Amino acid sequence: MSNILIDMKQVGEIIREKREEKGWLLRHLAAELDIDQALLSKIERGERKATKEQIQKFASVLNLKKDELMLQYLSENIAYEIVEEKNASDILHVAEDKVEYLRKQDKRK
Amino acid sequence: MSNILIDMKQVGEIIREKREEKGWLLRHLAAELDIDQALLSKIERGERKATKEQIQKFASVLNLKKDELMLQYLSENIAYEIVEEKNASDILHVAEDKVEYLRKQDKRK
DNA sequence: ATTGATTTGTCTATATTTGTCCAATATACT
DNA sequence: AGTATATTGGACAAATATAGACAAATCAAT
Repeated sequence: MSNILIDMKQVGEIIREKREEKGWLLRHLAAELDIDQALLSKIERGERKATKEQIQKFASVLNLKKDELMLQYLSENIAYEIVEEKNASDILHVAEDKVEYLRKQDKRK
Repeated sequence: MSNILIDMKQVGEIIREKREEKGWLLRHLAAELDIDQALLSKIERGERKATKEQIQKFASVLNLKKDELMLQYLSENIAYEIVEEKNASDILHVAEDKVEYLRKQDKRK
């Protein structure tokens, strides 16, 4: 089930919207995550990337679905990684085959 | 046009096969790339990742198609990045949408 | 057993990423 | 206008990840 509206939102925007919806200041959310508020500001504006662990915390503190936020996060990272490659979608399709293949191999061990 | 036979081969294997086909020793190919032969050995066995620049050199020194080798390299990297995620293929599909979206946005500027 | 090829393990250098601090700017209120 | 509060920008420091170098160990062939 894909959701184009959510999917095109960047992780930072999702976080900022949810934070503002709750009426929290940067420093409040930053304290919850135990990071500098300047860093949070940058994450929300997409100037810096969050870590995987931070994404988990964001989800639990902001009542966002962990899996959904992580999906956005990981796919966003990959998108930036290959957006400059002319054959980006080929790369992704081959990657998908490779994942499947790697998993089959893994099971054998 | 996908090629399941090639696609499931790891970059290291492709390189090793081509090197052996040419009858070159590790030290020969390593010298061409100006890297330690121990490092090349690791790359061929998949213990280490090559850099993007090295992939280009491999292609030109070994008469491999640059685009094709780079496709394998990049997709392999992505596959390893997410193979542990249960929803890997969702991630890749969303990433594909995001790439498209990012490109459209970029054009506007 | 010796030689040549490859692999393993470890250690260092370098690059990249992540985080903090503080100053600058923006926003809102009187 | 001035002041208080919130956010952002930029320089730096700390932490982590990656790449490379080297020596020693293993393997393969004769």
